[in-house]
Amino acid sequence: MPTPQNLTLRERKKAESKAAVLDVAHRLFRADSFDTTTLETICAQASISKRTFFRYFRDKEALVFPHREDRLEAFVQFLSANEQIEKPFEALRGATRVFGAQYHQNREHLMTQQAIIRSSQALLAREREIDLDWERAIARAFASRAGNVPEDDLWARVLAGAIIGVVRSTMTYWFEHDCRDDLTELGMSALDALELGFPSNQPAN
Amino acid sequence: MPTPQNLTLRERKKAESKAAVLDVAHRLFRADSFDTTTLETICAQASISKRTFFRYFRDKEALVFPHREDRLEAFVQFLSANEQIEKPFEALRGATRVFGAQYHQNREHLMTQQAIIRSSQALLAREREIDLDWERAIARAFASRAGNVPEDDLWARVLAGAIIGVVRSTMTYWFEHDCRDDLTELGMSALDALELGFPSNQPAN
DNA sequence: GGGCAGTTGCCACCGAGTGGCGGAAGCTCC
DNA sequence: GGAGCTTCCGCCACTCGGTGGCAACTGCCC
Repeated sequence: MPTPQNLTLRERKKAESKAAVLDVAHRLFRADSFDTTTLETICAQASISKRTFFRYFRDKEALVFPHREDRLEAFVQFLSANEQIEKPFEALRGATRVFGAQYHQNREHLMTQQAIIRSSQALLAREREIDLDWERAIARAFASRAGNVPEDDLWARVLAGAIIGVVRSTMTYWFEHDCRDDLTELGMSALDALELGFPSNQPAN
Repeated sequence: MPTPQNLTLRERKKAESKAAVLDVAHRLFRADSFDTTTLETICAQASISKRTFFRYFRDKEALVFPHREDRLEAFVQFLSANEQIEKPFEALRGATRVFGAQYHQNREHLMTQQAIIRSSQALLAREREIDLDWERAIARAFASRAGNVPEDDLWARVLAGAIIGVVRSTMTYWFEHDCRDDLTELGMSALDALELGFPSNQPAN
């Protein structure tokens, strides 16, 4: 990550300091664990005060999901950019290809991140909170396709719930099996199941 | 809730005290809110020490989900009692009928409880944590039907994720529309969608 | 009634997170 | 290159949820 140019000295220092905190924190989380690593330790090693920490990050958990807003925004962008695609499922397949490829590339980093997340109930809860944001984004996108008010579009909401449900369980499976499978392929068959129906007799594995 | 008999004085006192805490807490949560009500206030009004509170409840959130373990166990019981039903979806429809009826009966209480839950991020997170327990129970049940190791049965896990996804979004919709709809009916059509597939063109609503 | 075991209350403590304030940066205009 | 303004940072004190330890009490059982 190159340091961005054209910033005032203040902004540069801030960005560097923030990056240092993230760096220190992830090192400590891997060495010890999320729950046992205190903010005081992180702040001491990153040479900032605890008070300043909370001016940079909204809470301790934000250290583990640093690009939460950006990723959601990118996804929303993707959905609205593909609104002209007739079938919603085709748009989802497109998203699966894009994100599947991204995750495949970053799988090394994702695995260590996931190890941290899995070690803490609080982080798992936060991950599901993020999923909920995505679910709402999907429901909104589908409702607006149909010209409906998102809150009242039961169909869009249920489908969005199902999608996030299969995506999260697929990803968890993928992580627990050390990212060995082809994530895009897994995602595609999950979407197939949603579109065509889960056969009553599951295939042997 | 009648006080159970055949308990020692000690056990009776404990049960009464615990019930009193729950009672006080819910009154305070409704009057003010979950987040702004401190444990000190609850404990003071229930005449116990904060230390004793944590011997009765694992944490503050447990006050809102007092029968968490019981409900999960009842559900697991239901699943294993219906294991001989050939089609997994038929077992789920049975569960939907049972729980749908229960929820319909208790909807007054559920609505006030849901109002409390929705007012707090922490409680919403806890609710999703409980969903995850149910999801795992479903995945285990389906895997064991197929004679598979639960962790490796991708199919069972993805289906379980989809089920919890539609159930949670259906329930949220139901609550947000003041429990006016027939929950069992909503649940049935969600299961239909999962079994037969989500049509690519959603119906108007 | 007396000894034992379980339970309670109290106190001191930890870690996350917040409010307030004085002081030290960086920025700007001359 | 300063003077003055603004913004940011560090520090302190505090709240609240949650835990450990220990002394005292209360019900239980013989």
